[in-house]
Parts: sequence; structure tokens; C-alpha cells
Amino acid sequence: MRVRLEDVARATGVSPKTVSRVLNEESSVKDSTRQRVLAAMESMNYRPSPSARGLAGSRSFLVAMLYDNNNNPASTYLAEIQDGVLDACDAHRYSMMACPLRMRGQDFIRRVDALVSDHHIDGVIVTPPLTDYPALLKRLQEHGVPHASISPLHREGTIGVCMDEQQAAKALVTHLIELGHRRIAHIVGIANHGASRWRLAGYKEALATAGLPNDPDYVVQGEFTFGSGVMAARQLFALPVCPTAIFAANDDMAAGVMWAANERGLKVPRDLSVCGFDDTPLATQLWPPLTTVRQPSREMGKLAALQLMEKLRGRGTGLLVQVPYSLELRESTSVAP
Amino acid sequence: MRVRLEDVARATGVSPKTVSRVLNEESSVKDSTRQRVLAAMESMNYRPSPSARGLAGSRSFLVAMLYDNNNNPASTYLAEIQDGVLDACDAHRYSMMACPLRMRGQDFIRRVDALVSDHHIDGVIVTPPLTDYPALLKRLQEHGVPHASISPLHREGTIGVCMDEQQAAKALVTHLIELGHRRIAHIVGIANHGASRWRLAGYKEALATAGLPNDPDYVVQGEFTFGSGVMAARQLFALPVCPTAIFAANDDMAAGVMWAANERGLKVPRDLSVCGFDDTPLATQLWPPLTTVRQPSREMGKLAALQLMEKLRGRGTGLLVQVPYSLELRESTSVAP
DNA sequence: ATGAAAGCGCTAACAA
DNA sequence: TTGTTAGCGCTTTCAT
Repeated sequence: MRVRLEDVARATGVSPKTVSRVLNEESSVKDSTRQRVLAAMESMNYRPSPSARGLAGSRSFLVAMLYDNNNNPASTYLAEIQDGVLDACDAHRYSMMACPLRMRGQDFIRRVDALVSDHHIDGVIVTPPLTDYPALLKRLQEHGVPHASISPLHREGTIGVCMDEQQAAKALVTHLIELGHRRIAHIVGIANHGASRWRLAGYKEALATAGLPNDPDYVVQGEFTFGSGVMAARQLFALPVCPTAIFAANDDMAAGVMWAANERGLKVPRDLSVCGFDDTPLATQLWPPLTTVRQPSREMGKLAALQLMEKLRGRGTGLLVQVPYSLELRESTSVAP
Repeated sequence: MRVRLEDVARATGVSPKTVSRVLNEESSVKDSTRQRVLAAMESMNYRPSPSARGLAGSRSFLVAMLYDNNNNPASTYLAEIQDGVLDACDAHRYSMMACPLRMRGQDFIRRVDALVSDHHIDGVIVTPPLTDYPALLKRLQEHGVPHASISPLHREGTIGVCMDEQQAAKALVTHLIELGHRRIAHIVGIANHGASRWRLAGYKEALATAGLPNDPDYVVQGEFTFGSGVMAARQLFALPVCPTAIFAANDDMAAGVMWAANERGLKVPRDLSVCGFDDTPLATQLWPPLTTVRQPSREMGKLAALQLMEKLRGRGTGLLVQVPYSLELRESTSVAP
């Protein structure tokens, strides 16, 4: 029926343990033996049983991707990350489970415990904003489960992937300044999210570098949603002196700004330049297309998973790798009126 | 260390097998015994090991959600479905694995084989357009793995969830007719997808019912993407007599239509009414907000998973349940010019 | 309605 | 470098 490790052993004329060693890429196997075993595995189409491996051993070859179910970033972002993680899993014969976590209350603790003790999860991919929930990270550490983070706020001792978002935001705002804008507003994302902090910092840095004043009226709080972008924009439009450009901390809010501009009869980019961050599909589907910063989300998911596996396989400790951003200059920004 | 089934047995004063029976909800256990066992499980915080169950038994309590990785519907749609599936899994102590399938070539056969024989997957949730790939369904059947489908084209003998998309499309187009439109165009989705067929059929039915002619020039092929919506709209605008309303088979293409309208200087809805299908977040983020049909995607994912589990638990055979649609009438449609 | 024994397919700890 | 033995925690027979 099913081809077992023992069958491979018999066919090769070695002990089951040796086959196990080959399977687990242990070094203490003579090369010729390894080749024979691998050949037999291949020809017999042997596939190890994850259940048996999980039961007998300490590893499950399962990783979990954790995401916040309340405070969700755009679902397209998560979907891309997930695809990237799956790419990496595929390549290294790991399987992935998707695990939305409701972070209200202590429910998530039980969920994490269940994951770890039930499924023997080998490691975890943590997506924003979970990357900076101390209670979660602490629990993972208590279980001794390694994790890789995507765009973590606190980077010391963390493995995974990040992008220089502050630099990207600065470049974007600098572009606005070069277009002649002097009254540039910023809509901040959810407070304490790394993304919000970096993008705000980049905005301030660009203004400071250009010697422009940092008018507190021009910094409005949002919460990464389309609706909050609309509200924030209305607030800015109500100011005695309107900004000529608005940098929203993500594309959804930027879309909200453009919506509010339409509502008010402002023509983008003639009367108002707008830009966002993330380069979601939405960015090119708006009219006019949105100037934004491209994040290679899928690649980031893949890289984070690779770092995790690097650590799991004990080949190294894993790194925090940095991916490049790119400015997508489109029609929603132009010279200041 | 870990609480095992045996520990629960000892604490309750019964044999391990009896605890196993309780765990698996077998009927042949005296009610008082069952209560005592359940109480002990609870108080000892017993959690069965999926690995051990998978290894010893025939079930894994794992379901896989399959989706097409090339021919992806909007990722927000899949993400919502996935959340719904996870809701149901949570409630019934199943776990879920997400499995993108590359359907080019025969690669997917190997992937499915691997899933089934490696992980002993108990059942599968199939999302469009996978619901109607005969080779995939055949393979699942050969493995004896039950599946539940979301919006399958062929409904006989299928369990899962569906919506009366034709009726919904008819209602939408009828609404346009009531607004006075007589020249109504339709942009079709990818050929052979159930969604494309039903929506087209609903469009035709509405025209026929109203006694309007079915002008073939007004039916243009798209492929569910924003870009294809733009192209299709340009094609329609180039017609000697332009339509006054366009019904795109999904929101992404409708967004493309609005983009093309902007490009051409047409004002929506003054010069042109536009409507879509799905009610993705995009619909309310466009200017003007898009008239569309709401699909309760998350609920659909949940219901499909519930039907699957119904079948897995042998309580019944599972059904194909129908969910209601709702028309979301917004500002992108108005009276004919 | 309940229990005893065997074993699922693999790895751990030890041996050789 | 390779093999032996004993389990991992549960479910399956088959008994009672």
C-alpha cells in the first residue's frame, strides 16, 4: 500500500535508521550510501508521513503564519505575503497553516498554545502588527518556537525581513517638495504600528531636510482604512490654509483622500497632489493612478519564511534581510498649484 | 509533561479506549461515563495529538483549502473565503491548510497526491474556478477525499455553497432598465467560469424580459481584471452608438470601466452608468461609489466548510446550500441621459 | 457498554 | 559510519 521508510531500507539493503538519517540530511552518512538511498526513495516514490515524523520526533515540518484578525492590514497585502510564504515552504518541503489570531483578551494565548502543543509547529511567521505584541512574542519564546517577522518595529535579535520605510517615505515627500509643494500634509496610520512611525518619521525628515516648517495641523491621525482617509482629508480641507499635497500612510487612506477631494470638487492632481504607500492593486485602479511606494510583499513573505527555515534547519541563525523599495510616480502627483 | 489520553483514562478510572470513544463522539458510551470523561478532559486541559491521531487512525482533522494560483479571483475574495473556512474549522476543532495550486500542466496532480497521502487530508474546500476542473475533481474522487465547493458550475451531486448569481445579475440589469437605460452593455468574465456564465445569462434574461434587443456588439469579452475592463470599455466607447450603461461581470472590471470613462472625459453616472458584481472593498472606494451585488464571501466559506464537516462526521451527506445576494445601489448608476 | 493487545511510521538513545 | 531497541499517543482489531 503505502511506501514506508522501512521499505526503502529493505530495497537499499541498509537499516531504517540510515534511511532516516538521509531523510533528515544528517551529515554522518557515507556519500555512496546516501546516493543509493536517495535513488531508492525517488524510484519508489517514497513520501515520509508527517504524522509519524511529528509523533516520533521533535519536528513537524509545519510552520504557521499568524495574522491579526481584528486589526487587519489590507487583505491583499496578507494574501501576497501568504503566497510568498507558501513559495518558500514548497521549496523546502514544509507545510503551512494559516492562523488568524483574535488579539482581544487572552484568547490568543490559548490559540498559540494549541498550535504549538497540538501540531508541534516548528516555527512561526509573524505579520504586522503582530510583530510587536510583546505578549505574543513572549509566549512563543516560552514555548521555544522560533519566529520570523515581517517588518518588525523592534529589530534587535529579530530575524525576518524589513524595508527601509522611513527612507522610502522621505524620498516620496522629497519628490513632492521638488514638485514645488510647500504645504504638505501627512495622514498617520494606527498609532504604534511600525509602519505608521517610520512613514511619519520619513515625512518629518524630508521636511526638515528641505528646511520646511513642521506644522502640527498638517499631521492628522488616521487608522489605515479608507474611511479614516476620508475623515482625515475633510479635516485638512477645513483648515484655513489648505495643503497642496497629502501623503497618506497607506494606499487605502490615499484612496479616501481622493474620494474626499472628489466630494469637495477638488481636482487631483491639479488642485491637490495625493500619494500613498504600499502599491496595492488599488493604486493603479484609481483615477488618476496613485503615486506610491512599492513594497515587494510576496518576496517579503518568501524571504521571511526562508530565514525561518534557515534557523530551523540549524544551518545558521537566520538574518533580518532588507528588501529595496521603489517609488512609483504616477499621475496623482504633479507640480504645486 | 503532556496530558495524554491515558492520563485522562486513569483519572476517570476507565480504559484508554473508552476515552478514545468519547473523544470521537461514538455512540456506544454510557452517558454518565461520557460526562465524567468529558469533565476530566476539561479539567486536565487535555488536547489530543493530531499526529498520533493521524498516524493511528484514518482521520487527520485537517482540511485543505484549494485555490488556483494562476487564474486567481480577486485576492480579497479568497481572503474572505479563507477566513470563513477558518471560522468553521475553529468551531469544529479542525485545522486548515491553504494550498495554492498551479494548474498549468499536471503539477497539481502531484500536489494533491502529496496532500492526501502525506497529510491524510480529510476533506477539501474547492474555490472557483477550481470547482469545475474535471481532472482535479476526478483525482480527489480517486483518493476518496470528499470536497465541498464554493459556487460550483455543475451542481449535481456537489455539496458546498452557491448563490443565485443569474437572478442577481438579472435584478441588477433590470434596475438599469427601470432607470430608463435601453442600450446596456455587458463585459463578460473569463469564459467557462461559472460566474461569467451566470452573470451573462442574467443580463440576457433581463433584456429579454424587458423586450429589449440583444445587440452582440454590446457584449464584450473581459477576463475579470481591471485592465481587461479598461480595454473592454474602450472597445464599447468606440462603437458608433455608445451604450448608456455598462454592467461588468465583477467589480475590478467595473473599476476599469470607470477608469476608461475618466480617460475619455465621460462623467459617471451623468453620461454613463456603471455597475459591477461582488461588492469588494473597491466598490465603495471608487468615486462615485459602485452599484454592485453583494456576495457574502466569508459566510460562504464558513457554510461550505460546515457542509464538508457534516459529511466528514458522517452525520449526513452535506448539502449545497444557497445564500442570498443583495443589491447595493450606489451612485455609479442613475437615470439614462 | 467496556477493555486488552497490537501497531500506525517514524525517530531517540544507545550500541557497535 | 551504521544498526538495534524502544517508544511517541493514539486507534484499531478483537474480546468480554
